[in-house]
Amino acid sequence: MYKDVPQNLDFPELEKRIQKFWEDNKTFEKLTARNRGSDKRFRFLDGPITANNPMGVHHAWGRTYKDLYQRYKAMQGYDGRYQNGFDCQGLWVEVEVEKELGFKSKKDIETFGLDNFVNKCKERVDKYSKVQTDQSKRLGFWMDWDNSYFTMAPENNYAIWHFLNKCYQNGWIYKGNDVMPWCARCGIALSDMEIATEGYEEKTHKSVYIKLPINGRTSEFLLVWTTTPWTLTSNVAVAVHPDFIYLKVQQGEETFYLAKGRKEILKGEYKILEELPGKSLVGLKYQGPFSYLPAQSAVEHRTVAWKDVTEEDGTGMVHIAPGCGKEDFALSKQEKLPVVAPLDEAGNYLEGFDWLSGKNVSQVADDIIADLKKRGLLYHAHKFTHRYPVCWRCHSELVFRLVNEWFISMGPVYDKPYDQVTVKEKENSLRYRIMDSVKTARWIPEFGESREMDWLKNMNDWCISKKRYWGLALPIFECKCGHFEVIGGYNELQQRAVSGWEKFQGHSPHRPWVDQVGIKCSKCGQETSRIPDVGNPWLDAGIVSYATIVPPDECYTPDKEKSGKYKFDPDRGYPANKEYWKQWFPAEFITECFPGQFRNWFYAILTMSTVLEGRAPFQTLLGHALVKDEKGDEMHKSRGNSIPFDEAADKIGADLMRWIFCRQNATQNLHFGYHTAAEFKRKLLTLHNVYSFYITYAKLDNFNPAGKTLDPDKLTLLDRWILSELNLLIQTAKASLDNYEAMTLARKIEAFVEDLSTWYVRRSRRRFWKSESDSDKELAYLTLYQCLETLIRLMAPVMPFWTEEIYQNLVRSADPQAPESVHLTEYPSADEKMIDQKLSEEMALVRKVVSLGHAARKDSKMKVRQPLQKIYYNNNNVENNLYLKDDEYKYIICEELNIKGIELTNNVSQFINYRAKPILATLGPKYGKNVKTIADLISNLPSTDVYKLKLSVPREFDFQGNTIKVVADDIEIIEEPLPNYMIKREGDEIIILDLTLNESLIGEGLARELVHKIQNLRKDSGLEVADRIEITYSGDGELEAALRGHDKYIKSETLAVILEKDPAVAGQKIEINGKEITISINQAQT
RNA sequence: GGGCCCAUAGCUCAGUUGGUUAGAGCGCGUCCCUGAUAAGGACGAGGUCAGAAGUUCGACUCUUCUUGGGCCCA
Repeated sequence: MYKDVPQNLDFPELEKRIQKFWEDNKTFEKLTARNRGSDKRFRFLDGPITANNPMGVHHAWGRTYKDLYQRYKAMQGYDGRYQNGFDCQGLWVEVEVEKELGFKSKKDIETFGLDNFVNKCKERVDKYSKVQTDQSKRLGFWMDWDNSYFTMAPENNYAIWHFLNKCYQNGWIYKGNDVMPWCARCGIALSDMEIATEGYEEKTHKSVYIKLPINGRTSEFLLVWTTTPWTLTSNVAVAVHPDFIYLKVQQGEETFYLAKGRKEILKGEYKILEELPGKSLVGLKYQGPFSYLPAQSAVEHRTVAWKDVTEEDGTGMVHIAPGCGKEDFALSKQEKLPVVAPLDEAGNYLEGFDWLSGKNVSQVADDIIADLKKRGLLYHAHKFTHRYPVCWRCHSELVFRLVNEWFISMGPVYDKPYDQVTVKEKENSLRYRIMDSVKTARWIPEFGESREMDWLKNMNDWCISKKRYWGLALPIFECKCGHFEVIGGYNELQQRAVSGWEKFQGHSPHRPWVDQVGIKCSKCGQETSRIPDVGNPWLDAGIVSYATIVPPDECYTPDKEKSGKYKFDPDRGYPANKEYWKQWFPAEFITECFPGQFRNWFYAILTMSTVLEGRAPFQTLLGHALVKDEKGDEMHKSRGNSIPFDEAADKIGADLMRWIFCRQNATQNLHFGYHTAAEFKRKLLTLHNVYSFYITYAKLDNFNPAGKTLDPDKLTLLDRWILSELNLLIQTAKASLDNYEAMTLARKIEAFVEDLSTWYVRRSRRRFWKSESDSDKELAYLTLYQCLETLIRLMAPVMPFWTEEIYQNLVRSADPQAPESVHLTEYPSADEKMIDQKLSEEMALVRKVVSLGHAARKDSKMKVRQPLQKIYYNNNNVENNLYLKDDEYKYIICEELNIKGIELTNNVSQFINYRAKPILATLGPKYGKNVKTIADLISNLPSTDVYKLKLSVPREFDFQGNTIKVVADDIEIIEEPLPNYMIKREGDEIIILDLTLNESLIGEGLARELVHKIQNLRKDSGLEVADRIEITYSGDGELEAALRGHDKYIKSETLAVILEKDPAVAGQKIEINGKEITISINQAQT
């Protein structure tokens, strides 16, 4: 039967035991086996976690949701795939491996050997996927851990080839010249998506105002500003706004042009010579700031018109360097400006830049400024702080660089709202088709949809190439003749291969192995090879709703590969064989962290699925916010405020973490920390205590719930009430989880536990204590048992360990026939017959009345131990008054408040003295100097008259021959209870406590005081709760009388077998209300 | 400049068909409690629900604007 409940609720300890229990009993396997083949499927798709580092607590939030909803569905018999995903390829892994190996640049990698390097990357993924697997298990995350998907799997890569091929067929793949944000350290271009998240930091740069001499004029200059002096080497034009007003100003011998709105940047005195419109300045020729550089020799510098010029900063004359800026580049196409691209991959100046050639862009600002100064072109230099893009991996400042990259065209943006775009226009623009997909899904919270739509509208073409090593090998074969082709899969590559196939065969489709394969250009017949670029990693994660949906044992894992259990088969899975895939596509539910994923994973899966199947790959998306530290600051390893997952699991346990995540509003950032965690644990302790209470007494009484059922007709009011609340809770719980609202579930559970503990258990304790085992006691046990048993099933998906711990004792040890694990039970269903809404409302009122009674006692300093004769109750709402007709309600109120009786009253005024306080502010203007006398009259009004005024009956006075009328607005009514009464009200509820005492009440009160003191003596003497005692006493006559008069009561309360006077008693002196008595207690001999 | 979100007690946060008196936890104050006791409980103080206007019989809730904060895009 029942085992004792440990006093301390130690989550980490019990979680380790339960983990072992699950492993020993193969509980998860039993659960999935039970549901396998069910016609109810829960199609969940896991967004891959980057297998690059151990998890932090922030990973546990989303993973808790993933587990929660899968468990909830599993308890209801849904079949599932339970496939976890690892994201494997990409720069983030490379960066870590580079750190491990102490590499500084791409050159180090090439010296090390691509194959060695790529293998190192694979090893890292293998290692951390295992670390994360163990951590996830520790979290209680039930997944098919032997069959996780890895985005580096051949099938994943080839599926992306298929996707890219499809884009190619549609003519969307192109090689672009563009100016891209570029990380000189990593040697890569970054896409828009990547810059966005962590892509900006506050940086301080030297910015300069420079003077550019206008050709053919003497001492006339354009005044130009830039925050990036290195780009001046590539200046080819200056842009002015055609509609702005510009000034021609004179300072000393020199004349400058700048926008009127920016004249405050001028240093020192100046004279305005002329105001002129911007368009009159278009077409001027000027001397470039670095015209002497060979790279600049062919450039004819001129001014151009540009509507994007602003007057927010600078001079309103914008330095244009098409090789160094995105907008500049766009303008250069429009204006047919030459492009000077100064930097190589590592950020060094190319040949043709004279003294700058070979120097790194990060080092040259000061030299450039010095050079400008020497040549008399510097107007002013100053420090300038602004948000500047940085590399999200290595935090190097980015530069903008002209590069060749590969893109997927997203199609045009139409200048009209989404819902006005026509079908025909959508056909010509992929972005609108993705928007169509977005619209078919349910976004939780709803604003997710607007965010995604906004992103899609502003999204540039997707840059899919990276000049790196560890990643998807882009299947683009570009011939010297200019033609390029995109290979759509393994089979196609094999068919097209004219060389190198044997060197590649048997390897994963990664660099350097796949690079060896040559194909014949279908246009010119030359042999061509793959471009060296690898793919954007979001392609890898974006394809998973297609590539990973294969029978679990067929999917790739590093372990299966090593043990020879994995065999690549190009004809398996999507698109070759859609049979299995169709059963699990689209995902019914996905959940990930919101910020960031709109332009990453959500974007990638939507785009790829729209291209492949013309639809969204998911139906419902649940997003959650970020984990911050306790103070709300971002967690950073370097700042020391980030919490590794393992640490949190060891300290507070997985279940507590899960509870914290579940009770959190998903849209709000979560402030995670051990202090707040301790708070939540204390809250959960209430349930632990109720459970412990039940076990303690059930064990004493040898109570076994197995096979017993509740007889609804015999239930007490309180039983019916808590069971009604329980069934209401079940309804809410299911509705919440069906709607992916874990927070509601958690908070309702908290409220129920509160009710159960502070009202049901507290009020029912005596039913458990009494020595006889009658049917009432059994009903109490059964009711409490049902509450607990149901509650843990409701909570099982949220806190799988703890509920299992309770289940094994509470249910399983009593009933060996019960399912082996709480997770193999069914999720509760409400019994609507047990729901009594009216009872629920009435009990709430009873509790309110009790609360008012307590408040009244407190106000009148009348302690609960002193019984009182009567409490009056009034409620203007007749409907609500009904409940007082039920004796059991009356009994509860009286007992809680230690009052002999309760009576309804419909005349509260009989207990109240009303006084009127004149309001001089309104009386003054009416009566002028007489106000004082009138105020006195008002103050002295008798209670009944004031009461009439309160009821808005004006009072008339004769005053110096005139009749004056006092209305309710003229006075403030003060209510005072009559002596011996205390009144309390809240809304409609009013109670009046009759404080009158008589001898019998006082005696009873003393008896209770004495019991209380004797109980304390028991406790101080270290007696067990069930020990019998003998009491002897001697002292004040009144106290002795109270003891004698309540002999039976005192004996039963204190478990005394003897209670007698002994004038010679030697014991504890006790004082009650100033009276003294000496009491001695001894353990009774049995 | 455009988009999205947020603003409720000292702190952290709940509060959906718009409805009487806006809630909880922590903290604070005063107490109670031998039968869950290294627990538990009661009572209390603390709010112009950021501000303004509008819709409405009625607005924390809906609309618009303003202010402050966060995120994204340009």
